[in-house]
Amino acid sequence: MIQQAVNQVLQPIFDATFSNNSFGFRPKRSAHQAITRAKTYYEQGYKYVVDIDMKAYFDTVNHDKLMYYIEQKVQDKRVLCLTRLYLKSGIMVNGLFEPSEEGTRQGGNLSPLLSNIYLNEFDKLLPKRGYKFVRYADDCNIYVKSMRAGYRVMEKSIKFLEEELKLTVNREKSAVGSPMKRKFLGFCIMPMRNGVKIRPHQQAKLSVKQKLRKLTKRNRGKSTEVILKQIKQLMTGWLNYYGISVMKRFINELNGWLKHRLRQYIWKQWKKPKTRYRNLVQLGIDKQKAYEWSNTRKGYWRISASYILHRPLTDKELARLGYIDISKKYQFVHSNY
DNA sequence: ATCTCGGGAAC
RNA sequence: AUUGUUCCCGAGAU
Repeated sequence: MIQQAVNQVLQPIFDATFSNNSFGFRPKRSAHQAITRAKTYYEQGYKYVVDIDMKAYFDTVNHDKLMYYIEQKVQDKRVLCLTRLYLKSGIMVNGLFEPSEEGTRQGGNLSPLLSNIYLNEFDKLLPKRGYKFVRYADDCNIYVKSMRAGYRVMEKSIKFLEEELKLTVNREKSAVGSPMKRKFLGFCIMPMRNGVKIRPHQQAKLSVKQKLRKLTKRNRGKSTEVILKQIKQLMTGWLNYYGISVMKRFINELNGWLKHRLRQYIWKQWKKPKTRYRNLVQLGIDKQKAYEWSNTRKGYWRISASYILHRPLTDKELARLGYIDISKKYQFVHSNY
């Protein structure tokens, strides 16, 4: 509550001083802008990335250094006091409340801003050395033209971060590599025939598929209507974020797979042969065939794969039930970029 | 233009 | 699992 007030005071003061290449936790700045900046670097020939990740970032910020940076810009004693109080207020460890000499409370209102104030020192250093970089919170990417340059830059950066800022770099997660392979904000960068493009990282693709799979599990006693609504809001949100990327093939595959799963789900909901029969007839199947199909013993998946369900449950029928065609939605969203 | 709630995403 | 900042979408209120 009181932290929010402090945040509102500090935010505008410090945000003005932050680097143009820092995008995390800042007003009017999004992950899209960050990945777009990275893409620009790639287009300019910086085809290797030094990806530096801080270990337990929020826990390792040095209080005295941080307060020093704040004192440079803020004179108000009350604000300084409150900030120090906030820093001292402790972090949660294994559910226990521990007072802390280091670190800022995870999930605290001030933490994101404080992390930016702290890492702003790193942001100031990088351009001095002529490095192209993008930072989003503790995820810092420096773009260089060769692997060799990359290793050199990484070494120097780690040295600065650990010796000057007293942070711990996560060496497992940090690496020099190609932006084609490495994940940044859920995306990766890919040169194509018609230019450099942004794509969702493999992990992002897998995780959305997993979420859809969970939503369409047959176990849950939800109505088709509810399921379709949930799919709609999940995919609307997901495409709002990932729609910036080029992924026509993936989307088409996902769409086909999902419709397949939905038909299976609906068929399963018509539990008894009687309901199946009634629904099939209602959807315009002649009585003879409806009777045969409704008594079939094949597994649900095979049934929905077969033309049995495609005939009555056409794409049009799915749409009528509330299914949002992912391919069309993607094309629509993506056309804005 | 502000705000609440619901959802998606980054960290 | 929960919290936080920011961005985006939807619904609603003034």
